[in-house]
Amino acid sequence: MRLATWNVNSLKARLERVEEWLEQVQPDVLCVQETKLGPGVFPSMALASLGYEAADHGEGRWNGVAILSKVGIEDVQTGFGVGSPLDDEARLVSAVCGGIRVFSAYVPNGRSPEDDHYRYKLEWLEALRVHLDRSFSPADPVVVAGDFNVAPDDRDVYDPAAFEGATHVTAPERDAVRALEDWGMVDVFRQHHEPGGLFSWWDYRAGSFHKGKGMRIDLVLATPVVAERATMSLIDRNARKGKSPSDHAPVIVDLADLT
DNA sequence: ATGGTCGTTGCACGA
Repeated sequence: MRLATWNVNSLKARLERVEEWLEQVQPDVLCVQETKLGPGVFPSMALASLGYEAADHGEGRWNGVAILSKVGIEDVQTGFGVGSPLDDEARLVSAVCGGIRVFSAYVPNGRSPEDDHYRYKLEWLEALRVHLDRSFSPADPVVVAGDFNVAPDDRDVYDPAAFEGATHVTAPERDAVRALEDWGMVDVFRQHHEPGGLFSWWDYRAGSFHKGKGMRIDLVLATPVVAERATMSLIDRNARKGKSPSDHAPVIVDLADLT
């Protein structure tokens, strides 16, 4: 089973690139973030013609998450599901795909450590941890994949000195991701690659991509029963090249079939 | 060279 996550920065603007990528890479499951699509405009038909069923949780101009699957998509759930104001924005959707509870997550950006949005980001990550803890055991097959807007390690940014005091690298943000790992989640990409120089996001500005100025902020977190099935993972930086790319590249994980 | 580019129910703001 091939599972991937990709912040597409508008599924409307990116549909052609996404279709082309799906045909080439053939993931069984794709977690999508920043669809930026409101209700009723999700390109279900176009994706169905490529063999994908979809779970769409969008709100309009901003945010929006989705899951595409060729291996079934059952028991779709949106948000934290407890009437929390943290569900006001469309940032979380999950479904059971091929026997795994798969979440597509778009963690708030945070903007800057002084901004209210930064507090919102930390609250959102804590709500995610609580939601996992209340809903699952670390022994269950669970994946949380998405744009975490956190670089877990200094070596996950091109120049730690350039990020002094900036969001995405502060201790509270990293602690919030580590709390998910302490609960039982494994950073699957990190299983296969030593830290350093491998990024999933590059600013559109200033030729950052060509200068290698990126960050690894898109993660596939999996419970051990899933993570131990992972045979390969990579960041498809080719998808960041060419005409009208997203500013994020997809992260791909291959899972061995259950025997 | 201290910015630079994208996206959007855009003409300002979020990333």
